[in-house]
Amino acid sequence: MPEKSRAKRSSAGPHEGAGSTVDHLLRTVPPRHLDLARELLGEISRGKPPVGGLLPPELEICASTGLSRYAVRQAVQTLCELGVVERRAGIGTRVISRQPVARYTQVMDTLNDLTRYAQDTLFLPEFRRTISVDDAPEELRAASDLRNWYHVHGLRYGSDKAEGPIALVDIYLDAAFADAPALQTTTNQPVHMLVEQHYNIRFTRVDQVIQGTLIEGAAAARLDVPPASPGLRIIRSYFAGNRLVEMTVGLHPAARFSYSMSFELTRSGA
Amino acid sequence: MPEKSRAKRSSAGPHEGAGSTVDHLLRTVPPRHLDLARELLGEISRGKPPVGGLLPPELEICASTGLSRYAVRQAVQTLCELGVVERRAGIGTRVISRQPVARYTQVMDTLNDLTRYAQDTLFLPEFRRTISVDDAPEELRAASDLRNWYHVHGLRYGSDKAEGPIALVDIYLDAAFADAPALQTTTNQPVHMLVEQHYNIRFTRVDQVIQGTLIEGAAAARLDVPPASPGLRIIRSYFAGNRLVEMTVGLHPAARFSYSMSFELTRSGA
DNA sequence: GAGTGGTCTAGACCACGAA
DNA sequence: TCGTGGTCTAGACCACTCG
Repeated sequence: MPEKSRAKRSSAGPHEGAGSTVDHLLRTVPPRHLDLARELLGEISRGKPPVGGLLPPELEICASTGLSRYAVRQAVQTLCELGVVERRAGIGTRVISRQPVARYTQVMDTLNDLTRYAQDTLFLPEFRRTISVDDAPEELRAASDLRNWYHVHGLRYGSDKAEGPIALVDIYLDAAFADAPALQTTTNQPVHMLVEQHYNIRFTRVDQVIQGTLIEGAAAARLDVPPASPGLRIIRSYFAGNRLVEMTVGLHPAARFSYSMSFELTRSGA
Repeated sequence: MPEKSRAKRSSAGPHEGAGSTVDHLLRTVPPRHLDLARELLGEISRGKPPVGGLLPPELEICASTGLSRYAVRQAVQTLCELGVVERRAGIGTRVISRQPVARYTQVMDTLNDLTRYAQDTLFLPEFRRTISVDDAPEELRAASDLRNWYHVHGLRYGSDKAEGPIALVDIYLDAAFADAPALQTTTNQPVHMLVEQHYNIRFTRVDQVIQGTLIEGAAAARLDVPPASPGLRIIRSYFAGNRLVEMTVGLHPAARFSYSMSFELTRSGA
């Protein structure tokens, strides 16, 4: 069947444009490509075609829907952006998920958010040294088999230093990436950015784990909180390719620090 | 000048397609729309047009580059996806950033991540009731002036129930969105998805705050941990438009729950 | 060689926003 | 009313993959 019936919109002829002459009298209808996207999405969610299977070729969808290839491609692109299908020239359009993925995106910016609290805060290093992996925290030992790590330890303060430190920070850096000159001086640049710039590498993945914890003993004293105070432990792992290059561990008193983030609906709507 | 010179590719005439007859003998050249996107990106990064300013109209870019509107729109769409410009029908294409933003994207999935622990976990509601805002937590009172909220309280268990609950959960729902039938039954669907489906709305923003906390008294007993145990308190606020529609508060024992996430370098590179 | 998605053109009507 | 971006058509050549 070359033409689907469509409420509130007459069927389209050659060069007729998006809507008929009566559209504006009734109600705006969604664009045809979104209708098609929804229809395809519905079918995929019901397993037709299944994950791993191919959508019909674009020209076939054109024929079955009566739409031009442009409109069909827009619909397929929507599914692509939703992470539901994947297009390959010469192969076809493959279903990779039955449900949309990545509907929300964390509002993030290299400078502000991965190290969001680095804005208006001050990191004061206390010592730097090269250590053996045996002296590193278990998270690091578990994630890498490198022997030598460069360790920077310090305190981070918020904008009002009188309120006390907001974190006890340990930075572990793959020793091969530890001879950047800037690492030797106090800086308010996040270490991972210095490393990226000096070695001209890109971190392709950052993992982050947030744990609740008690702040005890020496750490409590350093952070100026009573022993057994609640806190957050945040471990970040920076990967370049599949190689773990940097790990940071922050211990934050709950009274002075909370971790907040915001997610927005991914643009492109659909 | 209606035509830009282009190394390795002859100028295009009507209906000539993407490349000349000699392209395949030399080397594949990037598509014209990517060239244009790069060019525009470079100009924007040099402040032309400045942030807040408008790009030339599409037809003007067509004229100055000799490309069709389709190719120009592809280029502008690329800038759009990079978060550099914003298109508004009737207005134009506005520059919103000199540099691509959102270099990293949280790997996220409606089903898995915003409620990531909802996978393989079970939420057991204990009671539901309508409350006055005065009985709601301070975060809710501070964020909304609505009077009535629908409150669901329960426990969430991990895949191994014998290990004890992984969260004490309170869900507060704008009473106007609380009469979806599915809310009255036990379900493993996250509440925010039920609300979206039943009322056909989309949450456009989700804010999340993570705090370290101590688990005391009755909560400790319910979660089966000793008093003064460390934990995480996670508050999520779901907005549809600018209206706060749902807030959830989870209290997680540190021994059984940590919050982990992964960020990946945004695809599309450019 | 045949078929797929990727790119591109020329031309058209529409909804929206501002003057 | 006019110009913007949004949608759409018909037709074309290309690069890629596979048999």
